[in-house]
Amino acid sequence: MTIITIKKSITAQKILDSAEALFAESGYDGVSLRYITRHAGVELALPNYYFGTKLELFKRVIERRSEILNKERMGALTSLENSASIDSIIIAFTEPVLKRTVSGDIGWQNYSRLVAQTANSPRWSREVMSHEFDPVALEFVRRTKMCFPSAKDEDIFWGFHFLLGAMTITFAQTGRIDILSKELCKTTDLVGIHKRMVPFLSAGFAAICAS
Amino acid sequence: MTIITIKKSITAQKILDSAEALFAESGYDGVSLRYITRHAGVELALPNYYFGTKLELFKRVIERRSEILNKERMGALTSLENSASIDSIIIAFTEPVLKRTVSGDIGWQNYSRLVAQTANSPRWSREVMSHEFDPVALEFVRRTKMCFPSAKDEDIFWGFHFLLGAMTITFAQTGRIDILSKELCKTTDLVGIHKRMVPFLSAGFAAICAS
DNA sequence: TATATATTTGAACAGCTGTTCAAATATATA
DNA sequence: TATATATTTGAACAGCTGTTCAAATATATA
Repeated sequence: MTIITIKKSITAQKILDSAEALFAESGYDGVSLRYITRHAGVELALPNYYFGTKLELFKRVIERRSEILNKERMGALTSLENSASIDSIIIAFTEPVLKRTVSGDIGWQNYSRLVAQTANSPRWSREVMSHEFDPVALEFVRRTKMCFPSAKDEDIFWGFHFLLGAMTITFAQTGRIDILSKELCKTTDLVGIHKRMVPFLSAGFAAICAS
Repeated sequence: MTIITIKKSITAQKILDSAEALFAESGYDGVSLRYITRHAGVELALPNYYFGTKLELFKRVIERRSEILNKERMGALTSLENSASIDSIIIAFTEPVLKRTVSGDIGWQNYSRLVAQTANSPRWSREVMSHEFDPVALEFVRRTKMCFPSAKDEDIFWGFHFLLGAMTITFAQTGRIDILSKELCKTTDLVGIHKRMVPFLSAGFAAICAS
């Protein structure tokens, strides 16, 4: 059993897909391995065979797509010109996850919802989220600094924090804003959101970072 | 057993306090009634006696402080002048929870962390959060509309959505930004955050709502 | 085709889960 | 002080939890 075998195993993928969907719906503790394996149509012992413990399965679910996301984000950020605007930096950071969530791919939609929940949980945010997403976050901060040379580092970090909050609640897709706005706004209208999110956040950054 | 008795019962309060702290740490499914009652120093059967099921206990935990919060927020919003600035509207909405979380009251801190997690969970956000917090949210939207008379309703609702995201991640107090910024920013420095959050969000609203 | 390796199966484990209930005790009322 | 009501206790329930393992089966290699 090598890593390559695991990556290619159909059984392992079925387990990851089911775990992703069910964790997104009910959280880590809200789903049992029996539920996941029944949903995937495989035997109870197989998650242990491929991934070890339930915790290791959870981490692998997060990892699987964060690898793809991080590569693309990092590529987009580093290929920006030195004079890149804050708008284009924000887009480089948000576009990779947006376009996948909006594409209708149910796997990516589940993943976005899962990450959104995980980000605000004290149990996971530092151990799992920091570990997976901080390197690319630091590149975002570095680029933003070039945009606002006179800004204090703290201001940029807090700006990133607010950006992360707006992104997180958006990709959580809870449907709360749909109810609040009497269906005027749709959680699933991610393109319409993006059109407003970028100017909103750009203006926010400018307000606290411009001298 | 009347409602007044429940409200005054020391046992009931001990159960609510322990449930609040433990739910905030590990979520609804991550905590058992045995854990809660052991933490509170009471018998296992007592949550059922005072609150019914575990789910009803959870809802009561959320309710207990949202009643206080909503009254104060609603008061602050309705007592604003008609010409109130977006800054003062945002402050009216965020101040009541900020000042309590920052005061060092561990109960309010736990509550903030719990609400932050709950807001991004598909299981709770509509049933619990909408029910508790939407009336005051609509008052916020109404006031903001007066501030930007030419703005479209959608723009204001989305602005509120981004504001909610920034607030939520802030009150979650996960400590992730502390690590990212190498302790330059502190999750617990809520006053410093507020100083940046209000201008950030005000500028964001202006960007998408001003004609 | 014979042998080695990878995968799947089905059952078992010890311990934890929310909920219920009759009996015991404490408190309020007459 | 006697009676009614509120609260607490301790045990039991049926079912679910993650993890493990030997045996059975499928697949790759020589």
